[in-house]
Amino acid sequence: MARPRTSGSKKARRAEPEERRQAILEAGLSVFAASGFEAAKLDDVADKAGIAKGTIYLYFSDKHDLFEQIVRHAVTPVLGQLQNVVALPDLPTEDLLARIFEVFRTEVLQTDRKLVIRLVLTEGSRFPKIAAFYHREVIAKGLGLIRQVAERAHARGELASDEIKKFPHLVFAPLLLSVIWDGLFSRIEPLDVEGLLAAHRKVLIGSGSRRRTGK
Amino acid sequence: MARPRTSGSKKARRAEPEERRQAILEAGLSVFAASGFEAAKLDDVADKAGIAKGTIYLYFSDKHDLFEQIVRHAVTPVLGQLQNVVALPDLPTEDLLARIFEVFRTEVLQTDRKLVIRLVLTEGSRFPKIAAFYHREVIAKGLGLIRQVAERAHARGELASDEIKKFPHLVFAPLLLSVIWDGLFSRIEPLDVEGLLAAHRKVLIGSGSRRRTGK
Amino acid sequence: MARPRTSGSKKARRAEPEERRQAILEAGLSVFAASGFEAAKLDDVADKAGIAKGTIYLYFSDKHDLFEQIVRHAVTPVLGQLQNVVALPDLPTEDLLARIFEVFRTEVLQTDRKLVIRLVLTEGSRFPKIAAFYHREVIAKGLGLIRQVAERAHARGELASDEIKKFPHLVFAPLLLSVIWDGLFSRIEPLDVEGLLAAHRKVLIGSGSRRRTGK
Amino acid sequence: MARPRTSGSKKARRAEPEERRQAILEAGLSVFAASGFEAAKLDDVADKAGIAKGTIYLYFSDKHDLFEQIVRHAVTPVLGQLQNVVALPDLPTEDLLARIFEVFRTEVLQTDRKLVIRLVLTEGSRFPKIAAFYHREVIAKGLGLIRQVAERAHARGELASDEIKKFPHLVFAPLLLSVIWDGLFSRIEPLDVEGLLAAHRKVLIGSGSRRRTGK
DNA sequence: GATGAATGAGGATTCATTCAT
DNA sequence: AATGAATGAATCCTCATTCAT
Repeated sequence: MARPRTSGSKKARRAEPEERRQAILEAGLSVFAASGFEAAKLDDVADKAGIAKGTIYLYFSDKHDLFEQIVRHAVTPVLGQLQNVVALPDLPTEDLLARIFEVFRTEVLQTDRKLVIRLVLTEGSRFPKIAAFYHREVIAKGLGLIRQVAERAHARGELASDEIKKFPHLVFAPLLLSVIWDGLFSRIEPLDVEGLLAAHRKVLIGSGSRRRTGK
Repeated sequence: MARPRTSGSKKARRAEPEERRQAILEAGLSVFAASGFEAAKLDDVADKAGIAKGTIYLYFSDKHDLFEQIVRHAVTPVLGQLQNVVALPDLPTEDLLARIFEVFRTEVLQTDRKLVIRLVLTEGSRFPKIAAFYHREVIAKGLGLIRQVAERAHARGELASDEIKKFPHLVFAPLLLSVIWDGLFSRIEPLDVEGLLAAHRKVLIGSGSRRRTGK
Repeated sequence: MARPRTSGSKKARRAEPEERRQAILEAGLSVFAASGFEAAKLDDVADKAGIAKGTIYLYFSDKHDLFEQIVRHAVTPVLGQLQNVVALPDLPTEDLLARIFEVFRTEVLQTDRKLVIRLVLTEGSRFPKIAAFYHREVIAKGLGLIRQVAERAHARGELASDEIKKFPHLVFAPLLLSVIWDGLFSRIEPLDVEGLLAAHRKVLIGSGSRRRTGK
Repeated sequence: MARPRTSGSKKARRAEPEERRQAILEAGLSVFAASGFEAAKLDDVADKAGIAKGTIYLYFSDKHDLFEQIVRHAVTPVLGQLQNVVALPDLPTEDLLARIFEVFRTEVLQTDRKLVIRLVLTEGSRFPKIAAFYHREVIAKGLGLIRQVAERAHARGELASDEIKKFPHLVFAPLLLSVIWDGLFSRIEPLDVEGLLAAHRKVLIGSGSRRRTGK
């Protein structure tokens, strides 16, 4: 995605302000995700970002603000990608789902973005603004995307049930479970996410896909 | 009264130790769930339990211990119920799932037990012992239960896919989503959990249950 | 031991709450007076009061509150004394003034009460509530008292000018100056307060007391 | 232009160093007076002076130094004026006092100079050097001036009491009170300073000036 | 056993001061 | 010289934990 570069570049001796902001956001994400909002220490954020404590306050008004910015910052890109995948016209639903799940797996589960989801899950109820923002920008859009897919799939007879149009959540639920499992139980009992999502696809497609996949 | 054990003198004015323990655990659950572990104040727990702050330390060694006991305390009962449901031999899978989901909806989602799940989700990663305990006592058992159901169902041809035997998580995922949605987004966009779970059942059953597609 | 319950009048091991409050107020007065509100450290207050930092917050909600209570605490007693002096019926005005000034000198200037006045002078403009309180409880009453004296004195022809009835401030001004001088310049050039006040009396009485003639 | 001194090149766009110094001193006076030394922020001083924060340190070594310079800067002029007034040989004392008080009222009370007095009052005890400076440059000279007046007046029989020669403070006290009242209580109960000073004059003159007691 | 006053370690935030540009 | 971003020491306040009663 292209963003217009501001500031007449040249060689920047001092870190560009925007770089610093990014560094703080990233450091903050990892610290908040590791400790939760309350237990997170801004000292640790500063250390991790390689700056002094006070510097954080040049970029964010306080701990709350930093938290909100972190969530807002890490949100949009993925949905754009998915939008592109969904826009592919003639992909069979099974393949489409495969691509979507794969994007999720590689672009979310295997990156720091899963930390943002986890942060929203764990802290969202105490940050109504963040919950609302996340619902509006991610959840609603994501479910809309799935609904789109479901409608097209159903029209073609490629889905097990038209219920999914009404409850796209069902498509998303195992993805959510993956994120959570990853954070809580993967060390105790690793989860084969690829397998899980493949199985999920099969269930969703069910007999909708013409071929029978008997075993 | 169950135990005329300790303070048998005069009126049973002083609470039995076990009652106090319970009171603290319940108060703790609601306070921890509302604020998260770090932000929860033992002062509030004490107030809510109707005791003095110091008293907590007569029953629990510290805040961590209280948290762990809270989770341990609120765990077993439901699984027993489900075990009973599953043990019913001749129930069609669709009905069985309906019963299971219903138990979850009424006994978990509509009670404080959902708070425990949320607590494990939000704090579990910082309490490995709790995560392990919960995995062992709830997750593993629950998934085992579902796997049982799936195996039986598949043997009878009542399930869309035998993948579910390998990934019983798929059955559980929407339940998890319900709990999370309830905590984060229900005020923004309420979720029709009954509808969701009904749809989920349909998807799971798929074309598997030919005998009963009437319903 | 340990049977004498809840603070009878017996021997209290632990300091009575009210004693503690007093100790904090006194410590606070000296620290605030020495450093000013902003520069005063609650650590120092705690040290001086012989308690832990946190204890202050059991008695006062925050630094502001402590400051306000300090001023409120040290206010009323003296005015009562002056009221009594003024109530003496037949004292010649000159003697009455002498007694008033003497009370001020010994009960204010030579005690910590002068610190309160100084505190109000130095911080009052940033604490409108305190300024209003002090004006209402001390200034207004004090000026009222002086006006009383002036009216009686004038009726008897014992005052230089009836202007003092309109501006009792004139009687008070040198007292204020004494307090300020004491704080700022006494080490550089000590002020003979007794002499000053004696001279002040003479000026106020002027020829009024000699001739005893109405104008 | 008065001084084509330093940066004579191009347009006089860049402020003369001395102008900057003045600007900082003035800004500092208003900020220090409004907040007190401790609470005053150099950020605010810089903003108000229209310069960058770091620039302050090119002119002053630190916050203390700035404070001292502020007081030193705003001191001398008025006394010169008063000196001139007092030097008028044949003015009756009452008129002389009227002139003096009037200068004080218009040149101090109605200007920022009253801020300096207030600053010395409120912060002086923590800045012994400033207190000493102010005593030497203002107080001592001012009292000396008054003593001069008093001596002359007494020689002419124009004063109520010769005590004033020994305690010229008595003449000054109501002026001090005016400054303080203005800062603390004027919003609660305005003070008629002109009236006060007129009354003060009458008291001071007392029966001394028989010639002019026409009421 | 209970109590709740007292403790003091810990962390968010501010702001005088520095220094690279 | 001037700037203002960066620094980090300093301080208020909170709250888990202790302990005298």
